[in-house]
Amino acid sequence: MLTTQQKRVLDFIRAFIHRHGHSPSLREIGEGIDIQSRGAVHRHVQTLIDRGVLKRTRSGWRTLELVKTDETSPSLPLLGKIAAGRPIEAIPGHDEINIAEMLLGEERYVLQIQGDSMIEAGILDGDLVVIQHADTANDGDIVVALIDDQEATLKRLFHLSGRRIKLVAENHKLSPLIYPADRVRIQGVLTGQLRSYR
Amino acid sequence: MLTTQQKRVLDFIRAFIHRHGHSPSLREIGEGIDIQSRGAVHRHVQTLIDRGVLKRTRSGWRTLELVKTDETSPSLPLLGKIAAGRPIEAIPGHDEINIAEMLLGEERYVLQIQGDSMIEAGILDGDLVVIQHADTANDGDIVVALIDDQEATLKRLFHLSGRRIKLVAENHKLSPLIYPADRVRIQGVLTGQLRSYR
DNA sequence: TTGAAAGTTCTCAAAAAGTTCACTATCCTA
DNA sequence: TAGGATAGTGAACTTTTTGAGAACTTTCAA
Repeated sequence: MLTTQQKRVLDFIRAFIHRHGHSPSLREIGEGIDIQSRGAVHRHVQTLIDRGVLKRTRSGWRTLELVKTDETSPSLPLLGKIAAGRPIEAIPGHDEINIAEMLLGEERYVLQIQGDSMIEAGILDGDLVVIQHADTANDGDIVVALIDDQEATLKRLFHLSGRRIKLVAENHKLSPLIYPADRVRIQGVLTGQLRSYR
Repeated sequence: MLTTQQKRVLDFIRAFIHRHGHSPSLREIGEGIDIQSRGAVHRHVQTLIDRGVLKRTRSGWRTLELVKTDETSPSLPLLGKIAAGRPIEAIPGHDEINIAEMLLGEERYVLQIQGDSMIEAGILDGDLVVIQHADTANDGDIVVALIDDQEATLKRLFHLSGRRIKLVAENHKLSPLIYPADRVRIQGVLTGQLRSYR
């Protein structure tokens, strides 16, 4: 486990390599994280090498390399945006995306989608959705709703006047359902969705 | 079994490591759960180490590590399937889903989608897609293709006779594109997709 | 071959973190 | 109601980490 400074050094090196394609000099690291002494920087780098996070491929200048991180850190490089007919643009500021952080949280769970009722919201048959447990939700949220304590369903929620609730499927073939509020219990709110191809 | 305070300490440490990538100092733990005395925090931490929930990899600063438990791995409970008009059915055999395992892998990266060209495949503007680096792909795969070494685009791929390649957008407003094979270079294959609502 | 740039090694002092301890308070149970 | 388990405070102490700066060696390219 790294100390704060060690981590700063590592983060700087990672970002530098990503931007410049080669590793920084000790002086550049020092300037980047505000340390005057090359000796101090060197000590940090050496520690990182000892810890196995960095390595020097050969002796020489700018020969630092990141050691491939193990799978315990659930993140992937975020390269940029892609669109039809355009080159990939880098996203400034982000270079790593932590998948766990995006989707995990207290009181969340996963459901697998069956059927096409939310297809126009980009949620397909077989997709997994992450639900945050909740009793209430805002208009427009997609929720897991329990009707008459019997049928659970994933729908977009709207409150109507007269204590009624409208549940809308995202599929133009299905009509919205309207219930008195006391027949509908909200179980959770959609917070994420994922799909695996293969 | 842990006491209330011990659990608070453990939860704090877990959250801290998750956010910062390294363990907190005793002072930071104290600030986090509102204990002034470093000594008291130390006693809690020591107890947790004795219980085997935490360990110190070596002597030094910020060297706390969570001992691997079920809670350490980035997973969520998989409750079951949900459909319009049906109760949630439990999925037999699965009770945990490991998000990291589903999406991570060697030579993968993430792109953010811009535009609606894949909307009918359930890939919306702003979604993140996980791409597996690859030079080749099968018919029907969704790929990142580079056309004339200039334009990167996400499309469904088909090989045609006469060394031609058809790239199909999943949007009926856009027509398929057909290129000679030597103008198209495949950079990767779509292996996952995720979206975060909030 | 030479000199600038980069990396290495060292010592010193200070700051930050971890450890131990005595004292006290609160709650629960026998 | 006594005693134990759990807690918090604050002080003193030890250990680890840190940055500065200087002197040294190595690398690289003109």
